Amino acid sequence: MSRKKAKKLIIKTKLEIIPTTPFHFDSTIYKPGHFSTTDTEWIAGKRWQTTLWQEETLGLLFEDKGTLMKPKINLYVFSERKLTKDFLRSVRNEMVYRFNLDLDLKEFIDSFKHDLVLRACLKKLKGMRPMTHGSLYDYLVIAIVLQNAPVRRSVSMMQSLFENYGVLLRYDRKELYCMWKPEVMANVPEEELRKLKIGYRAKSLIRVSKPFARGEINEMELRKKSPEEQKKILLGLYGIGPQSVGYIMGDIFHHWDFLEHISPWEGKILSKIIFGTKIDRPVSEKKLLEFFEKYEKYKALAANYIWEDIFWKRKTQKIDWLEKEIRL
DNA sequence: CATCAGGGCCCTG
DNA sequence: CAGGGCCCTGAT
Repeated sequence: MSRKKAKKLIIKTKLEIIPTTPFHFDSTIYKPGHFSTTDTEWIAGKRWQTTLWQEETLGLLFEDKGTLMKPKINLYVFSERKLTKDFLRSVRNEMVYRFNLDLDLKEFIDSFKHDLVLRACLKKLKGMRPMTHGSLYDYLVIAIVLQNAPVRRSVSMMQSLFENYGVLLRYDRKELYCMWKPEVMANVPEEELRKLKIGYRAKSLIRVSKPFARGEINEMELRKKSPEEQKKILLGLYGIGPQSVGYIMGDIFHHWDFLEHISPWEGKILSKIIFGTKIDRPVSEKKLLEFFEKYEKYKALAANYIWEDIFWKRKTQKIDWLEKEIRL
């Protein structure tokens, strides 16, 4: 696949964000458990991330300029043309939402800082927020390429989708792909996608893109609806089932208590960490869900802290049993 | 070489 | 509500 010519984003604007405290920059801004894609790059203290926001292809750079208790982020917005104040404000607000920079963690931390399981996680990751860098549509695309595939294959599917339908951006001496507009994907013939080795997911990708292309799903409106309504609408999308919805309810809609389902591969890992079971002898899903009951309205947030903790650990030390489970 | 499961979901009976 | 089939890939 030949590389596209990159679109240059020559206008650079600096915005400032003061997150709520405590704020842990790196564990919020970067998730080692997520598979890596070419729309983003991370080094300690910095994350580059492209985004399609209100039809505008943007390059973002988040820079850590603060501390745990005195946090500050410089958010640089790179664009092709000059942006209005209102537009920039909307970008800022959206990033505060997506990265949960206004989340109040105090109650959660106070309630569980002595919890046997969470104690260690909080010690290291206190101030971390769950985060998803992109829109609901971005997330649905990722959810679809994840399905029934080893991580490695998901990565290559995502890459060929970017190469064929994404927009290559050049900013801050980086070249990164940006998400395509839903209307692009909505009109791709299924055969064309299948040639990219997307497999049967091609149908889901196209069908999920259509209501977004037609403006029938408005993410901002959806955020205001009840969890029940959100769930119903998501499950109505072809190719989106309970597992994907479980992720979306937390990551996109910020329901920290939504934990209805733990998939087998996740169950194996959590069971080992929480109950010390052998990796191939996990406790039942039911027992895991019962365990998380004690975290009440923070069930999903607690699971997220445990999850991120193990993947951060994996970055610095080798965890043999985990390597086998992830199967890169 | 064949077989199989993998970070699910849809459809059928 | 259980179970087969689905694209493709790399592991066995």
